[in-house]
Amino acid sequence: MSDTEPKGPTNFIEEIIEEDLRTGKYGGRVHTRFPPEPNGYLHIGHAKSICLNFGLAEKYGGKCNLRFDDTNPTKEEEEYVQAIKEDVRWLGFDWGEREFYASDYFEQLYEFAVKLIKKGKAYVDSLSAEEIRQYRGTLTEPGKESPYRNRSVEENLDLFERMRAGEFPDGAHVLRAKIDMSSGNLNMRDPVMYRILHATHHRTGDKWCIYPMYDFAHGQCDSIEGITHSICTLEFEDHRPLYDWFLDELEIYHPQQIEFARLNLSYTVLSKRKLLRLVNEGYVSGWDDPRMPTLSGLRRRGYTPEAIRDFADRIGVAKNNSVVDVALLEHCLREDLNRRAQRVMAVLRPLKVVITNYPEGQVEEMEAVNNPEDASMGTRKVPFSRVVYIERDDFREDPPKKFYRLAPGREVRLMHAYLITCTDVIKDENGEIVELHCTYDPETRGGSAPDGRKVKGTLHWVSAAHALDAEVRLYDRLFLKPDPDDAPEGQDFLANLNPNSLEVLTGCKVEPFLASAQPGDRFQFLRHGYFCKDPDSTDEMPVFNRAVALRDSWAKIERKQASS
RNA sequence: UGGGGAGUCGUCUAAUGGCAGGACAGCAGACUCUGGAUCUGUGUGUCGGGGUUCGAAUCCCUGCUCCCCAGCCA
Repeated sequence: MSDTEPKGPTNFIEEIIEEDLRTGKYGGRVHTRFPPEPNGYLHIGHAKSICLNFGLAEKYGGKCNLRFDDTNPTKEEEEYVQAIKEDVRWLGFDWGEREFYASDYFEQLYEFAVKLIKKGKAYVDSLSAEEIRQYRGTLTEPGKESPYRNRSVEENLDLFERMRAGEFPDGAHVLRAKIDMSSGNLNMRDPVMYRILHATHHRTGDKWCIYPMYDFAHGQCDSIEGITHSICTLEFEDHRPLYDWFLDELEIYHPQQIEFARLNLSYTVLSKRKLLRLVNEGYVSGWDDPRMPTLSGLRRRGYTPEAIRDFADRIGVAKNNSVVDVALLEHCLREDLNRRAQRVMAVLRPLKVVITNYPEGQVEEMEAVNNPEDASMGTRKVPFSRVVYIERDDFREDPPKKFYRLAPGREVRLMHAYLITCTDVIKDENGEIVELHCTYDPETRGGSAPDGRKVKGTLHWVSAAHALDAEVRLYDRLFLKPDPDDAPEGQDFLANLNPNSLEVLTGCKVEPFLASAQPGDRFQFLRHGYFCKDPDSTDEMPVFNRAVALRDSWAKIERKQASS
């Protein structure tokens, strides 16, 4: 990292902030906020927003609040609040004492509403929901004014007070801003500010039976908290005139709303509605299914917060609608774990190998490096004996071109151990290969030959007598198409689910080192990929999730050979 | 003639009137006790058409395409 390079703005939001800093618009302050609604779990798209908001505060020496946008008691739950806090913390961000809730400000918001009523800028409407919709007009035709629009200030005050007091059933009245029913911007056609909801709120209980709408809450919350830059996604661009209108009419501190493009990821769905369907309809095991793009899913899969933050940095921030290739996310994880993950040998589809000239009963402790990228991680001992398991894929009776691995009569290296040569192939009555006989060269201990001869192939292995059994879960993309919504006429994204997104392997053989692994620990299984120990593990049966596979150039060659 | 926003390699993103650059993906090669990692090489990309200018991705005009908005959701 070079300190001599001037940092400078890296996206349009930083440009705005630096301009504001130059002109002293907010007295040199930068104060952002991350405002989730506690009605679902956070996903990788939220991570982009979290990294942006907290990252900006960090970069400019400001603050970032965590604020729960809890203005709809019918959808929000405490469970989500806890999960969201855990996820933000896990990502590596700290909101200090600044944990706020829109519901903290309900009283203040009520006073703001009263102020607008007194100014003649808000009124109680008694039209039904259906009537309000009709009066709103359409995208191309102006709306018309409600017959209740010109109620007196006194009547509005009285009605609004009685709404709060609980005198009316849900839907009987709403409080609306008096703006312009003919505006081209539908949000300005007398938007609803308050609705009656006789529902128990997860924090305020039954204290309130009227709740503010998002538009009447968000900007005022920003104002109360002294937010300088209120960053949200593109679909709120149309709301900005309303955001500004409320603040101006209320004559209170006025933050600025800035919109950026939300994250879209190939082969992935990120809408709460769709994620909820995947969970509720059982296509995945839960919000934290390792195939889910939720932060809890990614965490269980084996993703690191560092990889996700690096990803957020790399995708940038702009106003273009875009779809980021999920391969970039995978790349970020590989890059992080390559640097940090403990290497270990694991045989996923075992094939027994008897080394016929190795002394029966002998065990040697072979020294293996823990991470060739980081010598400080040291070495470990791996037991070697007469019977070992290798990967079934690492042997071919009739090897194709460019196959460097084991075949009859061929010599390969067992990593960190010996060079072995295949002498016999043992089959069962069905012709199925059940066992290989090999000989080893005692002169090659550690894996290199004193005569300098080279072998093309290096295999991982596990000593049969010392192996631990394990279950391994191989995950693949949840959807078959880059755009899961690209479904045949009359079908939806579920039509594009990948039927092979999870493959469960049992009877896997892993090296004894893994006995001490804890759920959440991540490893590189040599030549396979990065794996994370799953909380489903028991003492008898550890379970490992594949977070991401290693790049596999043999698979690529094989595919090419198959297609030509 | 409803309103708002956006168009740069396959994908994402830089450039702020002065050499269109980076990352991912792909392809080719080198190296390797992980067919990993690493390294090297590799690009017919500025939505179209006009204009201003010595010079335009950038400024002007014009056309086209895409996205968002009609919850008492956020």
